[in-house]
Amino acid sequence: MGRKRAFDTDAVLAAAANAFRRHGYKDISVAELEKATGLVSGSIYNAFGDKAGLFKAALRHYVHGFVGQRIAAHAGEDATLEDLEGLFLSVFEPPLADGYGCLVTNSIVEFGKSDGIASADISDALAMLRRAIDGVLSRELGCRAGDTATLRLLALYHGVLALSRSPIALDAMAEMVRAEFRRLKDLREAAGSPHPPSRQPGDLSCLP
Amino acid sequence: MGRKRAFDTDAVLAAAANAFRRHGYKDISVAELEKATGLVSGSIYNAFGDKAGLFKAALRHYVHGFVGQRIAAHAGEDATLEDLEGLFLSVFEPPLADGYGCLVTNSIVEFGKSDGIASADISDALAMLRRAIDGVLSRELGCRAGDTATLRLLALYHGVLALSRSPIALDAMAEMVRAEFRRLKDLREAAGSPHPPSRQPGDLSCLP
DNA sequence: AACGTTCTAAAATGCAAATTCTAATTCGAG
DNA sequence: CTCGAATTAGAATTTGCATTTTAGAACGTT
Repeated sequence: MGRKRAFDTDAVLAAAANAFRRHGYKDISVAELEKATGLVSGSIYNAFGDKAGLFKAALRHYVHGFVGQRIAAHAGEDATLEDLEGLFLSVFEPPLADGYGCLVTNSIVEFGKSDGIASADISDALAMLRRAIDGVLSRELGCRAGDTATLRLLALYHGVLALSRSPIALDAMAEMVRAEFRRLKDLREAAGSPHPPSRQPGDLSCLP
Repeated sequence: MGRKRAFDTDAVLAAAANAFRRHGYKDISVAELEKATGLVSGSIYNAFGDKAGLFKAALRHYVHGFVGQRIAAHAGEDATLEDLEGLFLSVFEPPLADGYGCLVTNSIVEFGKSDGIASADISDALAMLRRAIDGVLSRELGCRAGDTATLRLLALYHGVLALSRSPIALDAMAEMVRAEFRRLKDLREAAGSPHPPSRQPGDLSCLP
C-alpha cells in the first residue's frame, strides 16, 4: 500500500551527518540540507518530522554506524595498543581529516549538557569509546594503567578533534599521537614482563 | 564635545563574553545579550556595529584579558610545573567550572578554520597557551620533553574543556590532570638530575 | 484498475531574530 | 548657557529560515 521510499535512508543520513559535522546544527539551513542530501524539503519533513528529527536520526546513524564500526575495527575484543593507535590516527585520514572534526565532539560543544536533542547519542558515543579504550589498556597494560589513563586518552582524543578545527597543523598532532602511543608501548614492554598483571576493565583496585 | 559613554566597556564585554561562552554565538539572541549586558540594542549597535562586532570585541577582551591574565599568573616567565598544573586545574574552579567550557575552545568548534569572525583571536589564544606550556616544559624538563609534549598538553587542555560540556564527571577529569602532572614531576625529578639539560623553547634538536 | 501512501515541486505562511529608525535625553566643550 | 555628539528607549522594518500547504505524479498493493 503506497509508494516505496525512493531514497536510500542510510545514504541520506550519512550525507546529512556529514553536512551537520561540517557546519554545525544551527549554521546549516534546510535549503542547504536539501542540496546535501539530494532530497527536497517536503521529503525531509515527511520522513523525519523536522530539522531536529533529521539531526537526531543523522547523529544516531553516525554514532551507531560510523563511530561504532570504527571502534569495532580498531578497539574491539582483542585489540592491541597498535590497533588503538590506528583509531587515533584515523582522525588524520579521510573522511575525518578535512578539518571539520567529528560530529560527536562538535555536538558536545554545540549542545552542552542540557540540550536533549543530542544528549542520548553523545552519552552512547562517549561510553562506547571509553569502554573500548579501557578494554585495550586493561588488557595491554593491566595494573600499569588505570581509569585515569583511559580518561586521559579520551580527553586527548576529543582535544585533537577540537583542535583539528583550528589552525594547528594536523601532521604535528599526528606525530604527537604517535609519540604518546610509543610511550604506552614502552610501558607495555617495560619490566620485562610480556604478560602484565591482568586487570578487569573498570577495576581500579590496583591503582596507586 | 558630546556625551560620555555611560556603561563600563570592560564589564559589558566580560558579560557578553560569558553569555557567548554559555550559549554560543548562533544560539544567543540580541535580546538575551541586552539582558546579559544591561545595554539596550541601540547602544549595542551604536558601540559595536552589530552582533558580530560585539562578539569580536568580547572574544578579544576574553583572550587578551581573562586568558592572558590566567596564563601570566600560572605560566609566566619563571612558572613551574606546579604553576602550570594550577592553570589546568583552574578549569575545574569558578568561573570556568560551570559546565560551559571556555569561549576559546567553544569558538574553535563553532567557527572552524574558515570563518574570519573569530580566527585572529583564536590564533592568538592558541599561540599564547602553546608558548606558555612550551616555556614551562623546556625550563622544567629540558631535553626530556619536546614539542610533542607541549602539543599533548595543549590537546589535553582543550579536550578537557570540550568534555566539560559533556556528561563526563569534572572531578574524574581533575584527578586525571593531577595524575598527568604527577608523571611530569616524576620526570623532572628522575635520573637524580635537579637541573636537567636546558633547552630553548621551540628547540627540537635534542629530540629522539 | 482502483486505492492509498509516498514522492516531487514550488508557493505560501509564520515567526523569531537582526537591524534600522525615530524621538527624546544626557552632558562635555566652547 | 547653548550647541552638538553620543546615548537611551522602544517602535518599526526587514530578513532569513523553518515549517505548512497545495497540487500532482509515481508506484506498490489489493
